[in-house]
Amino acid sequence: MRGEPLDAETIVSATEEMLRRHGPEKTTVLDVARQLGVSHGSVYRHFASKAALREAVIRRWLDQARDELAAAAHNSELPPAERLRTLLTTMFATKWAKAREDPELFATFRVLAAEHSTVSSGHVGFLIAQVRDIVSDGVASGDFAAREPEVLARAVLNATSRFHDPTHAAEWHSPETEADAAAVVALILDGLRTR
Amino acid sequence: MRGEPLDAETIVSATEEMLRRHGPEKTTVLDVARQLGVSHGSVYRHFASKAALREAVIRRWLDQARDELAAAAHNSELPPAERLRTLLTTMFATKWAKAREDPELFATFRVLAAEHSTVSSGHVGFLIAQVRDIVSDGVASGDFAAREPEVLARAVLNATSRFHDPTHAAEWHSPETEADAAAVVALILDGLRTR
DNA sequence: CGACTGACAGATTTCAATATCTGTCAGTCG
DNA sequence: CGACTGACAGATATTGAAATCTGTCAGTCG
Repeated sequence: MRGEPLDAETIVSATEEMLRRHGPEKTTVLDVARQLGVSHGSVYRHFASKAALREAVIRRWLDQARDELAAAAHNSELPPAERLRTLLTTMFATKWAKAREDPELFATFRVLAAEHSTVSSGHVGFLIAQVRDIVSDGVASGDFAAREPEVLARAVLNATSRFHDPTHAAEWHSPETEADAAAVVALILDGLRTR
Repeated sequence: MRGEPLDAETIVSATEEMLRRHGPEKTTVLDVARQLGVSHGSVYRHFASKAALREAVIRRWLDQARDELAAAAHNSELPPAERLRTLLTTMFATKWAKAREDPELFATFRVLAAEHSTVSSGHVGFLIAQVRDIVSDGVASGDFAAREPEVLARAVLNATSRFHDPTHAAEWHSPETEADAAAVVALILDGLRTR
C-alpha cells in the first residue's frame, strides 16, 4: 500500500504536526498513526511508548533551539561582558518571539518539557556551559572578578530565569519586560566585572 | 438561635479554615455557612461574591506576611549590603519554610494569589519599596553605585524571583536551592556596590 | 524473515444526566 | 427595622456508563 519504509524521524514529524494541530492532551498515538496511514502497532515498533514518542519530539525541539542559539552567539571578537549580554538578550528575544508568535504551540512545548524534565535539564546544562565558557574567558582576561565560573554561570541563569524560563511566559506580555530584563542584565554584568 | 452578631472577620476565619481543610476547589460558600451554622445568604450579606470572600482571605494572609517580614528586617545599624542580604534571605527562608511545612496550604495560597493578582501586585509593591529603601540608603552613604533606586529595586526582585516567587515552589525542594540563592545574592550585591 | 496489521485487556477519557453551587430576593422572626 | 432564612434560576461540578486510547502480540503478507 505504501512504498516507503516508515522510520522514526517520519513518525516524530507527524507527531509534531498533530501536537501543533490538536495540542498535547488531544494528540493520541492513534491520531499519529492515522496521519501516517498506518496502524498504531507500527508506531510502537519504533517507540516503546507514547511517552518515548513525546520525548523524541521535545528533544528535537530543544536540539533545534540549541543550534539556533549557538549560531546567533558566536561573536568571539567582542569583550566578554558584551558577548554575555548578547547571549542573554538573544536567548530572551528568541523565546519571547516564539511565545508571542504561537502561544498554543509554546504551551504545548511547555507541557512536553515539564513531562520530560531529564531532557530539559540537559538543555539547561547546555545553557550553563555556554555562559560558563564566556565567564571563564572573562576571568582569564581579567575583565571579570576571579571566582568559580560554574557557580557564576548558574547564578547568571538563575538570576535571569524570569526572562527565559517558560514558566514565566505569561509575564512576557507585559511591556515592562524588556526594560526589566535590561536592568537585571546590567546589574549582573556589574556584579561580574573586576572591581 | 445564636447570640453573636456574625461579622466579616468571623466569616474570613471560617473560610480560611475550610480552605485549609478542603483546598480551594472544594471550599464552597455553602461549606463556610455550614461551618458557621448560618445560611449562605448571611455570608452574602457581608461579601458581594465568593471572589470577594476569597480576596479577603488572601489579603489577610499577605498582610500577615508583610508584618512578619517588616518585623524581621529591621537592623538599621548594619551596612546597606548586609541589610539587603538579610532582607532577601529572610524573605526566601520564610517562604521556603511555609512551602515545606504545609505544601497543600501553600498551594491553596498560590491559587488565591493568582486569582486576585491585584492584591498580589500590591504585595510585590511593598517588597519593592522595602528593597528600594535600603538601596536608597546605600546610594546616599556611597556604599552602592549611584543609580535609580526604583529600577535597582525591581532588578533585585526580578533577579531573585526564582527564590521567592511561589511559581517556583516545586524547585525549592532541591538541596542546591540554598547555595544557588546565596550565589545570586552575592552576585547582585557585587553589582550594586560602588566600584 | 521482517514490516505491518488488527483484535484484545485494562486504563483513561468523554458525555449527558444529575446533583450541587452561586447569587438574588421576597419573606420570617425577634 | 435589620439580621437572617430558604426557595429559586442559571451556572458549575459530579458521576457512571459508553467510547476511545495505550500497549501487547499472534498472525498476515510480500
